[in-house]
Order: sequence, then structure tokens, then C-alpha cells
Amino acid sequence: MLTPVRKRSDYHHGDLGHAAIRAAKNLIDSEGLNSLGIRRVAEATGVSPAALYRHFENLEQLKAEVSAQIRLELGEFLKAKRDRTPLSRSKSRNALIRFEALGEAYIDYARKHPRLFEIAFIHCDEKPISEFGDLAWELLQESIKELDEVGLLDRKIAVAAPMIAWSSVHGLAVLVAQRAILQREQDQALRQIMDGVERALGAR
Amino acid sequence: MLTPVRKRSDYHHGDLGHAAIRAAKNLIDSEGLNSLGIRRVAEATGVSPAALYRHFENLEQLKAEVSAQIRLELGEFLKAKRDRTPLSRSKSRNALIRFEALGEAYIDYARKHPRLFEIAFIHCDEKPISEFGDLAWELLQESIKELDEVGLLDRKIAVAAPMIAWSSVHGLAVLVAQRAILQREQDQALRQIMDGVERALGAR
DNA sequence: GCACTGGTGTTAACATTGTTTACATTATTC
DNA sequence: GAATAATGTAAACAATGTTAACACCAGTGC
Repeated sequence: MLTPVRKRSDYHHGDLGHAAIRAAKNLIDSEGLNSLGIRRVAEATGVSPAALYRHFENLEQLKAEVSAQIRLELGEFLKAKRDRTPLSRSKSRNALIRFEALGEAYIDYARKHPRLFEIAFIHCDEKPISEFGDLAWELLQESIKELDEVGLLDRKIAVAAPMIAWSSVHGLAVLVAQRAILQREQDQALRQIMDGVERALGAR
Repeated sequence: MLTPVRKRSDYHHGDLGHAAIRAAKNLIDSEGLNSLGIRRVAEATGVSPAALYRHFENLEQLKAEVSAQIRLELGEFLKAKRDRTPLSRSKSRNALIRFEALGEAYIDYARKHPRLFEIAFIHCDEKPISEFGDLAWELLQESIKELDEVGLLDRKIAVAAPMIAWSSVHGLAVLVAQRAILQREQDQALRQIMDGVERALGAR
């Protein structure tokens, strides 16, 4: 991914703002949150530092917008990976396969982009997951409904199911992103946790 | 908690290092990680900024030591709260009560000290939870063993149990600390998750 | 075509930060 | 009690976020 360079008349950028968010994201992804700075982003977008203040109030707001962007991309990543998993002929098994694909994809993202994942959920202040229209959350709900339709969801636990599944996998993802779990133990941990979730939901 | 002030002869501090970690912790707790700085800590401990470099290589290392300190305090918090929960006469119920107390205490800490909790597990690089002799992890293992002894643990899931329980509750704790879950929904979420964990472990 | 206006960029400055260097003071050791 | 190590200070450095004053340019209304 190359650094986007100035276009057009060479004075006005044309799409700073979006370009800044992209540059900031790449910076965090490759060098970490601490390396994110107004001046670094300005350099990467080929613009003077002060120009960024026409598009963001301050560094903190830029971070927040990058964070939102990452949440979006995470959701798209989950969706894409789930829709690419091969299905069987059993509708019942497919519900489970697609559910597990979501879990795997979630951990996968945390492993591939740990620094992005770490800031995905900063500053959701008083905006709960279940309300800020998060794509990932919707995918989870949808998947649980699929489980229900094929009889793999214990009705007693139905309303709690999304929370249980989310926090279980999210917990692991956080630990993976922070490298608090050894690389070689991550796959095993995921299998254990998905097993646990499925036992909890009654899906067995 | 007052700012520790210079003691003794007024030139040598006597216990900078520990005092710095304490000051840094209080700073983070009350104003957030972004407000942590060498100069702020120097001011709080009544010392010149350069003095801190006799005790820490740089700001990053100070952060790491604060992080370790927080992990320790979190463990002690869990232990204290668990040992203060009233027990019943049934040994079987007590195992469950103590297990749930751990979960509640974990969330409680994240709620009371969100900014501390958030940095508790940064920079555990390649030192997995299960190995760095973490007190909290030991408490969890111990509690699961208690569940096993009273027959509340499904043997098939025994080895996976710690991972399942940890990541579930840790996931919620992270969301709570980041305020991605509304205050009034937190208690319900915890109950749902503990239910889920107990179903997963076979503890019913 | 042309002035004007709002949006977007630049440059130069400011206060503040982490960090280093050279030096001062105290503790400790023989 | 002198030498030495440990621990503090002060002053400087480059780099940072941010602001203010000015420059350019696209679009609108005449």
C-alpha cells in the first residue's frame, strides 16, 4: 500500500480527510498507536501539519475516526470470511459452520492487525455495542438466529446468547492482540472457547 | 491519597522508583493514560524530570512497571473480595459461590478503575498469562479445582475450563472498562456471562 | 469576465514533551 | 576520612500538538 501523494493542482489536496484517516490507519498498523502523530500523518499525505486541522479538531478526534473506520473494516472482514467458508449439505451443520467462521475470523483479524484491533473499541463512550449499529454485532445476531432456526439454540439462553458469544471471543481476541497468549496456543484456545460457547448456547 | 512528598535530607528522595510508580498509577487512574508523563510524575514526586531516568530507562518502561503493579493489585483485589463473600453450609454451593465471586470482583475492578484495567495487560509480549505467574490466573485455576472436587465440572471440558472462564469474563471486563456497555446493563451482562460459563463448564 | 467569499492549504511561531549531558550532592565502602 | 557509586539538579535538544496570520483556489452572483 503506497503513500497517497498529492494530486491535482498541487495546492489543494482534493481528498485530505479520507486520505488522512487511511494514512493514520496504516501508521498504527505498522508502527503502533504511539507512532501516530499529526506531523507523521501530514508527511504521509504530503501536506503541512496545520492543514489537518481543517478536517479534524485535534489528534484525539482523528484517532476516534480511525477507530470507527476500523470497526467498519472489521465487520466487513468478518462478513467476507464467513461468506467464503465452504458449506455442507446439512442446513443444521451450516448454521454452526457459519457461526464458527465468525469466531475464527474475529480472532484472525486480531492476529493479523493487533494494533488496529486494540483501538477498534476505544472511545465508544456511553455508546453501547448493541446500539451503535455495529456491523459485527449484527452479523453475530444473525448467526445466532440461524442457530435457533435449526434447533441448535437453547431457548432458555436465547436472549443472553449474543452477549455470551461476543464477550467470550472478544476476550480471547484482546489477549491475542496484546500477545498475552503464545502464537502456538492461540488455535487451541479458540477451539476451546468455541466449544465452550456452543455448550453454553446449547448447540451440541 | 495524597501526593508523596520529599522526605529526609531533601536532596535524595529515599524511595523514588516506588514513589514514581505509585504516582504514575494515581495519575492514570484519575486522568487517563494520555496524562501520564515523565514531567507530571516528577512534579508529583517532588523531583526533577531527569531524576526519574536513574530508575527507569524511559517512559515506556515506567508504563510497563505500572502495568505489572496493576496486575498484582488486581489479583489481590480478587482474592480479598472472594474471601469476604459469605458462604453457605453446602460445600458444593460454596465452590460455585467463590467462583462467581471471582467473576464479580473482576468486573468490579474494571468498573472502579477502568483506566488502570485497560493497561493491566499491555506489553505482556510473548509472556502468556498462564506462565507469568499471575495471581489472578492462579486464583482461577484454584477455583476451578474446587468446582471439580464437588462434581460441578464436566471432565470432558476440564483442561479448557480456565481458558473459557477467563476469556469470557475478561471480554466483558474490557468492554466495561471502555464503556462500550451501558452502566445499567453491566450487571445483567455479567449474570448472563456467568450463566454461560457455568453451562459451558457443566456446573449445573 | 470579475470581484468576492468560503474552503483549504502554507509558514512561522508557541508552549510542552521525552531525553541527554554535564555537574552537584549525598551514601557507602575500604 | 577519602574514594567511589548512587542519586539528585539544571540546562539544553529535538520533536510534538496546536494556533494565528497569511496565500491560493473553486464556486457564486453580477
